Formats: sequence, structure tokens, C-alpha cells
Amino acid sequence: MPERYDPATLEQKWQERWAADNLYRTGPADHRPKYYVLDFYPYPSGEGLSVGHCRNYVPTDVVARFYRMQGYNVLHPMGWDAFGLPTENQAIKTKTNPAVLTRRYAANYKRQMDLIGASYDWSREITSSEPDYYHWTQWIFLRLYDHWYDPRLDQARPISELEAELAEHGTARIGLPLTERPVSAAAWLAFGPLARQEFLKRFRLAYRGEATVNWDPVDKTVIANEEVGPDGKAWRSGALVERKVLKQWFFRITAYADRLDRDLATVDWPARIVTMQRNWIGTSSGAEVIFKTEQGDDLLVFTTRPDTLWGATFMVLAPEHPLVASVTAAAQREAVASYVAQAQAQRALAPAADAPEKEKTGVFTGGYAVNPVNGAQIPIWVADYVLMGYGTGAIMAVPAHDERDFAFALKFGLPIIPVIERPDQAAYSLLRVGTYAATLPALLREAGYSFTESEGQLTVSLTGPQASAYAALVQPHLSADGWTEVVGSGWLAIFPDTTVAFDSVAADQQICDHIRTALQVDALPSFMAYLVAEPAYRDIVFHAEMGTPIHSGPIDGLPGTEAVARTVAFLEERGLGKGRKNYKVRDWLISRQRYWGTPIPIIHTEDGLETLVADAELPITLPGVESYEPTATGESPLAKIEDWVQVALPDGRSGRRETDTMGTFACSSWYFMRFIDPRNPNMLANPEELAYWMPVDMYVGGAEHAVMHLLYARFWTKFLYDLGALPFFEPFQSLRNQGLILAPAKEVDGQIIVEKMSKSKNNIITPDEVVASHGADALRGYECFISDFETAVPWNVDGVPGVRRWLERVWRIVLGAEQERSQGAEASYSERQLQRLTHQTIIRVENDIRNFKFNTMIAALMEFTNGLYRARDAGLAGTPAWAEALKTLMLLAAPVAPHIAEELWARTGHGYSIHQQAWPVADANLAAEEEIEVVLQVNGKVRDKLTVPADADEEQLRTLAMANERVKSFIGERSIRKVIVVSGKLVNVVV
RNA sequence: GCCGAAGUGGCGGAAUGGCAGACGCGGCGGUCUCAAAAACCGUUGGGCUAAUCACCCGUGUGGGUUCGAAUCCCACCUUCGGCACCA
Repeated sequence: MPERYDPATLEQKWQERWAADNLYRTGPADHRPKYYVLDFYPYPSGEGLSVGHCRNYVPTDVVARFYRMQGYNVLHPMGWDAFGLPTENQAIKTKTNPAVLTRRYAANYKRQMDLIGASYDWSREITSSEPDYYHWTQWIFLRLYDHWYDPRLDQARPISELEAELAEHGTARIGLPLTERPVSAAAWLAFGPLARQEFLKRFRLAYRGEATVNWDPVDKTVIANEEVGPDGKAWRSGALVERKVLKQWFFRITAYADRLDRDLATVDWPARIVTMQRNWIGTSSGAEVIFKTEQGDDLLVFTTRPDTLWGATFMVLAPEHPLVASVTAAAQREAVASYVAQAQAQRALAPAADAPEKEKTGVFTGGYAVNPVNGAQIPIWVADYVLMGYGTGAIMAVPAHDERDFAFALKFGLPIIPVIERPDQAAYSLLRVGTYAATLPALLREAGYSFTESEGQLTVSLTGPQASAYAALVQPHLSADGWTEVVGSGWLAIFPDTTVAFDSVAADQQICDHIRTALQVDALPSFMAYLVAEPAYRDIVFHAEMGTPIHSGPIDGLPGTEAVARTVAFLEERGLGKGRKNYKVRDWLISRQRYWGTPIPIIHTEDGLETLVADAELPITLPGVESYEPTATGESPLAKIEDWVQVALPDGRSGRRETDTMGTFACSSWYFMRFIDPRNPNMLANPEELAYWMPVDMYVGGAEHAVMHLLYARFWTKFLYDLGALPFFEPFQSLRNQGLILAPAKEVDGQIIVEKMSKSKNNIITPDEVVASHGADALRGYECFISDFETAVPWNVDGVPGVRRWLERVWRIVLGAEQERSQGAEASYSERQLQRLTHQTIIRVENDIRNFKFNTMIAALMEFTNGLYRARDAGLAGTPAWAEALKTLMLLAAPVAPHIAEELWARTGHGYSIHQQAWPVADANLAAEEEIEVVLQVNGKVRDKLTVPADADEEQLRTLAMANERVKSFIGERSIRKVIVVSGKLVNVVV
């Protein structure tokens, strides 16, 4: 009997040997093809790794080992995304330096990664909280600050080039949006330094703007969104969170929005991630539109839906809008003044975060503007739901297709005219009790309309195109004082004497007059106000979707996106507006009022100017201090450290350092480049090495990073590309997301409960405990085998022993085939069959690794092992096919089970190391089947199976099928309508 | 609310237009053993049945496309992930 498989001893032995030999050290660029396989940058927490994290690290390790055996130069590094809130909070709590905590946590992660046999090149380990790393985060910040985005060249350029252009031409050639105030060359030259700084802020890719933070009034600190409960109270203090506006740093990612969207076409990523990024960026073709006031002023609005312009029935100005005074008619002056004053008073009281939507308020100015597309006079209102800081501070209101405008129009009785067809074309018509003839229901049924009846009231469902036919059918059967309408699509008001299309403000008035008379009421502000009050119509009166325009003159009937383009062209031809792409994505807020982050290399001088820290002064390091407690002012703890904050500039001026630090997304936006040349003191990374190794070939991590991290990293990569620092513009060629591993399912009161692993639930399973009981190879195998790679799945404690049993079987079949035989009957298995299985398995395993099907890769290896047992019982041990099969099994198992593979390799007399061997090459001829099973179906049901030569053609299959007794009996007397033959698969006889 | 996914035996899953349930866990029966464990062999979706013959049903629910649907389309239900200061 061979020695028992003892993972604890042999795993430790080989891990020490591999480390001593630097087996996984990656050299510089060479002649070989490269493969860069990277895990998402982990944040080392005090809790260490769970088996859930290993779902990421094991598969990438399998891939790295596989590509090494394929002859690639493989880069497989690991480092630590170490700045951030959890460590800082822990530091405050335990009064320990966060750098010390980080090193402790990272060392533990590294120990665990070694424990599971991960083949990282630790000589390239990086930590983003170390000065030699964040030096280059700061370096990139300085370049962002010093560049602007030129839309004409579609790339970043030095800000000095913008200054030169401004001095010569002003903004005339830059193509500013209409909303941006232009500046002439003379005006620019007349600007003082502060005015220039303010102006350039609008262009810089890193700039200081204003943003609202969550303010905890008890702890007197800025807190993260996740530290605010759903009730708007701070987790720690329980205080009601307030909002506070601070000056903060942003990166102008919006400048790159178009390229970030466009270049998604060049990457191999899961489709859902691409879609999520596209939705996040949210490109839409909007327009700036000029409305003329009665006084002849231009009233500029921005709209994301130019296709709805014909439905703009009023305008709304923010209370602070500069034109409020001039458009207000004398009669309304007092009302407007008092509303504006009230709105301003209210704004001073910062509303709580996510306050429930309050009732709309507003006041009519008495003034009108002209809708540029149809010349309609539309009233101008003032309301506080329009914000001066957003867009132009004025909107065109399209109440039929914008929810806020809809609510506002209903409240103030303004007309609402639908101008976009519902995509589903659904419509309802309500026939009220006593308004129609008794014969009508039968007629409707006969005509094919479906309707429901309730207490004599009929609700008919139809579609827009049926509206006029429906009107013609119903009208003669309405009682003299009755009426009905088609609502949702088709839009008609049907009276006994006339049918009115609901297509304009005039029609709205006409319909209202009719209904007023019939209902004998005095006031009915709009047809829509009447419809909304009718429960049957509640869900169909309003929609905000894209669709085909109606009641919109020249764009009627055009598909949505074309309608937008046509409208923009219409406006531009007549000088009434300008197309402008609009993005949902907002600029990236980078400031954190925290200690534990990368310092921002900016100095604020006494005269109010921002000064860059010189490259030679980098890195600006964090001061070592005792206390990381936040200040009471909202500034970061750094602000209290006077000897760090105060700086004297070489020119004699004095200044204060920026005390905000960068959020950690900055660190993780370029780390994949630092791994390529991690110790370079002179530059971010050597350009030749970058050119060889980038982009990352395979990037693997959780789908929770689908949007932000990936978008930010892509943004920085494109920026560095524009600078000429990189020869590529997409950082991650292929991306895969592993599914979450949940805690083992448990049964409570008959209910199966599955939860996330978490410390608070005390249900974390660590790799340490699994390795201790079953070994790293069994853990690795089960991580692969547990489920499809991308699927979330609960851990099953019985799964690891199953994989362990497989490893035991591999151990015994390789080392002790001759000694052991099954007691069962003599098996029949040929050498040729074994050979075929060997080569089929090579193909399967290889394809599965390439396609991230690690679960079926393990299944293939298990089937191979089962086949070897059958072959042994058939007496094949010792044959050439047997020797080839065993060698192949060890090589194919090496990526997933590196320790046992290395041990067996050594014990079977092969040279160290199996991980430096070439991957076996499959022979397609040896793998080919000679005979295949073909299914015979009658009417799609399997009735028999035939074994035929693999190369049997369609005609042979058809003949065999028609001659088959079972097929004949199922056909019986019926005649054959069709015979479908799929070579190599089946014959289906249709009767 | 908005955006994005996923629903298949007792359990994890395989099959992505062509034999549903590969592989493993668990269960059942057996071999070995004084016995147990381990290991090995066999069996294991449901119904009907003397039967492991045959037949019928079966991939969240309802409809559709097709000679043929777990797979494609529509609607619904349920569950999960993200939503910009956790990373």
C-alpha cells in the first residue's frame, strides 16, 4: 500500500520550496507572449479572508498556472488598497496608527493567500497607503489639475495652451455651450489672477467646486452615505444627519463620458457590466433652446428631451433667475416678490437628506414666452422645484411627459397635452352609467373590443390606432348629455354631436367647454385634470418614456431618437438652439474630510490662489500623529496639525496645505500599472514594460465594482493615454465577475435561511479552518467545483470532503494501481478507449479554463479519474496508454491542485517542477469518437437510440430510422409529413 | 423608485435550439470486517407497474414561436446585486 495522502505535510513542504526557489517570480518583458491576470485590488480588513474571497483568488491562480504551462510570460501580482474609512475608524477606536493596522492586516491576508497555494509574485507587492505608491497618485492629480479637455481634438491638453488661446481669441473658438458665459480675449487679459483661477476652474480636469456632505451634528464630523441609516440618522451617534455644503475637489470625468461610452465596444466584458456602465454614463442627446420673452430677452433652457418641445405648455424659472423681475407683469409683482422672498428663506433651512417630496409651490409671473417650434405663447411661472444651480435655472415644462411638471400643472391648472405616443399604444375608454344605449355592449363585443363592466359602467380597452373606428361605433349610441373619451393613446373626446382630437391647447379648451356644460360645473382647468380624477384612467394618463411623437408638426411619427435629431437640426437651422449631449454621470467627487487617504498636493496661499506642489516635492506624506479624530468644523483631522498645514513658498508667500484627502477610488484607478514596475522611484512605471504588459488580459473580481471602480480606472487610463504616458486606452481587456459565496444554508422552523457571511452573524468560514481539515488542494478544488463561477451560492460544508475524496482517488490510482483492484466484476475497457478519454479530457479542461467553467473542469478531471479506475480493473495498468493517462492527469490537475500534483510528479520520478512543464497537447484524432449514439424521434419524442459510425451521413441515418421497428410502430397508420435529420445527433419523423 | 441579473431532483449544479438531470453531496442496497470507520461496487426526478418492460408527467407561473424549447419571444411571480463618501 502506498503512503496515505497527507496534505498538511506535503503542502507546507512544497510551499516552502517554491518560495525558496522564487518559482513564481516574474521577470521583465521578454520575447514570450505575455499574460497579465489580475484580481480586484483587495482592501485588507482585520477580519481576514473568508472562503468567499477565495472564490476570486483560486480561479485566477488556476488561470495563471495554466498560462505559465502554455508557455506565456505570466504576471500575477497582489497588493493592498489600504487607505479608507474602516481602517481609520479602527485606528480611532483602538488608538493605533492606521499604517500599523494596515501592515498587520495585509500580512495576514498574505499568509492566507500563501496558505491556499496562490502563485503571486510577492516581489511586486504594493500598498497604496505607502508614500512610494501615493507619490504617483499625487503625480496624476497634478496632471489632471494642469490639463483641460478640448472637445475639438477630443483629448486632454495642457492648461497653458488654453491660456494662450484665451489671450488670443477668448472663448470664441472653443465651442462653449450657450449656457456658458463667453469671454473675449480682451476680457481675459484684463482678468486678475483670482478671476483667471475662477475661470479656468471651469476647464481643469481636477477642480474645486461645491458639494453637499452628510454632517453628523453630534459627532461633529462628515460621515459616509453608508453610515447614514434609512431613517436619516447616523449609525454611530443616532443624530439626525444634516447637510452641509463644503468646497471639495472633483475630477471632470464628464469630459471623457463620450469616450468611456464609445470604447466599451472594444472590451471583452460581461454584457451586463457593459450595459450598467452605459446606463451609468447615461448619454442622451439634449438641446439648449432659446425661448423669447415678451420683452425680447432670450430665455435659455436645457432639455434632455427636445422631442417633447411641442408639448411645452409653460415655463418655470428658479426664484433666483435673473429674468424674474423683467418678465413679471405689474399685476403679479407683489405676489412674485413675496414668493421669491419666501423661497429664499426656506432654502436657508437645509432640508434633511431624502426629505419626502413636498407639495409643489409656485406663482405665475403674468409674463409669457414664445415656444420657438410652434410660436405658441406660454405662461412663465416661478417655482422652487427649479434650481438656479442646475442647468440654466429655467425649464420648459412638458407636463404630459415629466413627472414634476405633471404634478405642477395639475396643481395650478395648466394645460397638459400629450405629445409622445405610449410605446404599448394602450388606451382605455370609460362609458359611464346611463350615458349609453343598452345595445352598445353587444355591438362592442361584436366589433371585437374587450371591456369590463362594473355597476353599469363599461371600461373598454383598445389601442391608439383603433380610436377613430371606435369613436364612429360609439358616438351614435351616446345619450344626449353623455360623452366618452379615448385615453392613453389615440386621445379623443367623443360627444354625441362631435369628436375632438386632444392635440393642442385650443382643443383642450374646446373639450373643457363641452364637459363643463354637460357636468354643469363652473371650473374645469384642463381635460387632463378631469381624466386624472377618474380612477379607471389613473395608470394610463401619464408616461415619461421615449416614443413616437404625436401632435408635434414636422416630427410626428418619427422614431424617438430620430425625432430628437430632427428637432435639434430644426433648432440649429433657425438659430433657435443648439444640440448638446447630456450625460447622467456626474463629476467624480474625490475629497474626503479624513486623515487616512492620499494628501492632495495643493497649497492655498493667503491671496486665495491655488498653487501646485512641485513634482520634486512629492510625495506629500501624511504626518505621523497621535489622534485621527475629526475636527468639529468639517475639515479633515489634518487641518489641526499646524506645522504640517503651514508652508512657506520659495517666493516668500505663505500658504496652507489642502487638508482634504483623496477617496480610495483614486488609489485603485491606476494600481494595475504600478505592478508592472513597482519599485521605480523616478516614474509611475517604465514605458517599455508598460507597453509589453498592458492591458490587463484577465481582470477578475466581484460584480459590486461593476460601475464606479471600473469607470474611474478607465478614465485615468484614457487621460494618461492623452498625455502620451501610455500606448493603450482601455486598461482591462477581459473582465469576469465571480459570484458571492454565502453562509451555509440552515433550517430554522422549516424555512431554509441563506445569509451573507458576516462577522455580526458569526457565520464566516475561513480558508484556515478548511485547509486545516482537508488541505489547500481540496479547498481550491471545491472553490472551483461549488457552482458556476458567476453564480452566488451558499457554502456547503459537505462539499470539501467530496473533492478531498477525489484527490485521494487520484493519489491512489497514480501511486498504487498495481496493488489495488476493485472487488467488483472484471471491467471491459480498451487501451484505445483510455487514450480517447485522455485526449478528450485535455480538450475539455483547456476549454473550461479558457471559458471560466471551473466547475465542469473539475467534473472532467473526476470523470477522467473514474475512467482510470475502470481501466485499471480492465487490466490496463502498465500499458503505454496507461502511462500517458497518469502523466496527463497530473499535468491537468496541476493548476487546480498544485501541491498534490507536485508531490505525485516527484514520486513518479519526474523532475522538479511540474509547474514548469508544458501543458499536454491534445490530438484531435485520438480524441475522436468512432461510433456515436443517434436518437430516433417520432413527433419530437425519443422512441429509440441507435449506435452508428461517427461519419454516417444524413441519408444513411434516414434509412436506418425508417427501418427501425419502434419508429415504425409509433408511426402506425399515419402518413409521414416530414423527416428531420441532424447529422451526429438525431432523426425526427413528423406524422 | 431606477438600473442589472437569476429561478432545473432532497442539495450544489450540467446541458444555451436536438436523449433533461453530466459531475459531486446526501440517501438506499451490497462487498470487505468480530464490529465500526474508511474504501470499493451497484442504485437513486415523479407517476403507473410484479418489473430495472412499456407508457405518461417533469426545468418558477401563464401564453407564444418551432418538426423539436430548460435554452428564443411576451406577460407575471419570487429571489439576488448596484445606485455615486464602504471598498
